[in-house]
Amino acid sequence: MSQRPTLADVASAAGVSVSTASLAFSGAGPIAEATRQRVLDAAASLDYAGPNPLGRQLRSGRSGIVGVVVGDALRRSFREPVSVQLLDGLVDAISPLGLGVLLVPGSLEPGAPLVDPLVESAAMDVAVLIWGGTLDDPTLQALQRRGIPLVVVEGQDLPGIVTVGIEDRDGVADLARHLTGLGHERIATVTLPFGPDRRSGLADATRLGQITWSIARRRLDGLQDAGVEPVAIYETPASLVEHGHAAAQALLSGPAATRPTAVVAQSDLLASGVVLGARELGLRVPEDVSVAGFDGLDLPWLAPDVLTTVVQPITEKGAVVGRAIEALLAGDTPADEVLGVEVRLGTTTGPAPGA
Amino acid sequence: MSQRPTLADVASAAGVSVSTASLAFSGAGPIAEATRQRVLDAAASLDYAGPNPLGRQLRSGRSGIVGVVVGDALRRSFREPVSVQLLDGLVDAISPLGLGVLLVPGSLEPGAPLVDPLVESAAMDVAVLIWGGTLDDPTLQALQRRGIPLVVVEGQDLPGIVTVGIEDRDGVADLARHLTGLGHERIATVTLPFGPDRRSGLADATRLGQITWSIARRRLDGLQDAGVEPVAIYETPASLVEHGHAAAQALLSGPAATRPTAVVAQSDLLASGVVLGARELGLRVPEDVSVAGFDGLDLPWLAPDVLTTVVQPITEKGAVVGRAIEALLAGDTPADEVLGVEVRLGTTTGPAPGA
DNA sequence: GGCCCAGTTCGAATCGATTCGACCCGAGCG
DNA sequence: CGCTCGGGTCGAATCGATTCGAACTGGGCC
Repeated sequence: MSQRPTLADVASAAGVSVSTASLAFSGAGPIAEATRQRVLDAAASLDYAGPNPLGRQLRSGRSGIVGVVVGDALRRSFREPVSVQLLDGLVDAISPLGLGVLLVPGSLEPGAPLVDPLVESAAMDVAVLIWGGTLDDPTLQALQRRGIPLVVVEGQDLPGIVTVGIEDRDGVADLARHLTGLGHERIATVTLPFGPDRRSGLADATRLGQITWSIARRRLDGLQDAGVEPVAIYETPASLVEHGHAAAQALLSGPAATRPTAVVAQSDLLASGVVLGARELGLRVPEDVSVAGFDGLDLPWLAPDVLTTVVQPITEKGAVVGRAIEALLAGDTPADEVLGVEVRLGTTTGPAPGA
Repeated sequence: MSQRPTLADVASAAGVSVSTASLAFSGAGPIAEATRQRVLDAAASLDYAGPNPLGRQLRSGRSGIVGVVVGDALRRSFREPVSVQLLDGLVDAISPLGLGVLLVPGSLEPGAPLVDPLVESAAMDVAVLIWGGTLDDPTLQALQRRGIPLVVVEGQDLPGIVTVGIEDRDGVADLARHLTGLGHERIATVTLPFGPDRRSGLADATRLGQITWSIARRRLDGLQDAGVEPVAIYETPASLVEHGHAAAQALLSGPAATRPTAVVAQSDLLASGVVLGARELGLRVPEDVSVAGFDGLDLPWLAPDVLTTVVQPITEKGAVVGRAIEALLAGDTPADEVLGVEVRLGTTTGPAPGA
């Protein structure tokens, strides 16, 4: 009798059948109040803390778990604040539904055929890929094979998979128009990684053809939409302050006559690195060079400066994913969603020098 | 036949019994290679992606899930990098064991008797509280009632619960001795929250008696151990850059004769806010005021400055928690662990002015 | 007094796998 | 030639709950 008590133990202690005892806890079905109380008392005296979730799950076929594939995102921890905030919003959104978030490591090594054991065999009712995902991704394939409904955030449209994204292309275009409106003509850009190979440095035409992660592609295309042909494209291996800093060194060291007058970074972390790098080169922001980012984080360490950026509704993204999950579990097939973004003017952009 | 196939379907398709089919997948027990292959082929042709985890879990009594109670930590997302990095280390540590991390929201409101539904009824084999936890915490109590083994990180010692912590008291003491060695005599300190009421401002003796979160207490005591009696204690509502900034305004605005010559912050984020605030007041760091932190994060936005701080092994902490979990699941009762820390000298501390 | 109905309670099947002991069969040995 | 041994397979019980239909109970009504 060292085992934890089961519903059967409680039932016999209360002098009722197992089915009645179950009713007392689940509340599904009619039960006399007196009986219910007797069962609850028996449970209390046995230290029974409620029905074992495993039994319930097997019966219902539902685990109540949403697997979130975090890829490298979590590994880069607070350095990838967008992912973490999304995770936060998602937890908030699905927690009231009684669902929990299970962290699932993504691909172990780039290009490796292996996936984390959890991908193969953890119980989950739905899975979310928060960092995009291409059709040939082994993690995505394994989940599809298991028949687990998927929601992909910030990925390209995939057939038969629900996607949630933002209008980042339009947002960057708006931002670019803001800059051209200020008279900027030599605009450089600092991008997110092109793909799993995560290179760093100036990208030429060949390299531009090798973009596999669509997020970098879309944000580049936004510039084109606004008629901006960047004078330089600097690719970074990750969205980190230090890579933005390095980009600034590479892009802004030349003479004023040819130096870009504005830099558009594809993330706020990169942008803040560019600001710091520019200052270090003795350039004033925004008098000598304007800098803009993407995401809309608050960056207290830039204070009193405020970054000009494209604000995306990260928390709402989590909520939207939550709703998609709810629909999937109800058997519906929710529509893809694309959330709007908004340019927020800060103090890091201004008129082009000499304009 | 619209349902997903079960092991029974595979077995009958392969012309073997269910038990044999189970053997083919689990590898536990003898099975002829030919038979195994036949079962696997049948599975492939039926699109059977492996045994349903729910069935397996019920039978084994194990869910393979570690519940991690994140409290406000995740909510503050990248602003609480220590928690996120710990989470990262923990995922790394237990993923090879085939265990997954389930995020469990902590107390919904301070003082509320309610706990998140997941706390009451999610399947988990072990739970981890990563932000400490006192005996009267409803989340902790609920988990104890369910008979779920607990690991508490950075909490006070609790009877019958495994704790993992660091030598933060000694670390702060070492740091304080470094400062007194440099001739500092007027040392102020900026602390983590005292408790769930999260006040902000200078703390007097009365307030100092109201510390419920032991982490702030221990790090204060470290100063005493080194014989340092702080000239001012500034309490913050959260470990954020902006609160460190505010603390600097409050502590460093006075005349040089009475102004503290050094500030010890209980976290790196607070410390970096102090540095920024000091600079804004026109003070040079470390010539006019020395600043030190705690944690050992890398703060690229302070570059080229490097914070003097007490480095704690965050990732290793995750690994240690992982080992404790492993031991608990094996039925052992692992010992409490206290990890060492190390003072790392940076560029933000120097000789006391005039010394 | 008999019948019917609403309100409760109960038995048994079910979810999908694992596992233990029984059983079968062929090979090796006496 | 018969017996034993052991590898391989199978049946059935089991994990802990939910759920559906059947059965039982007592009260009200004719």
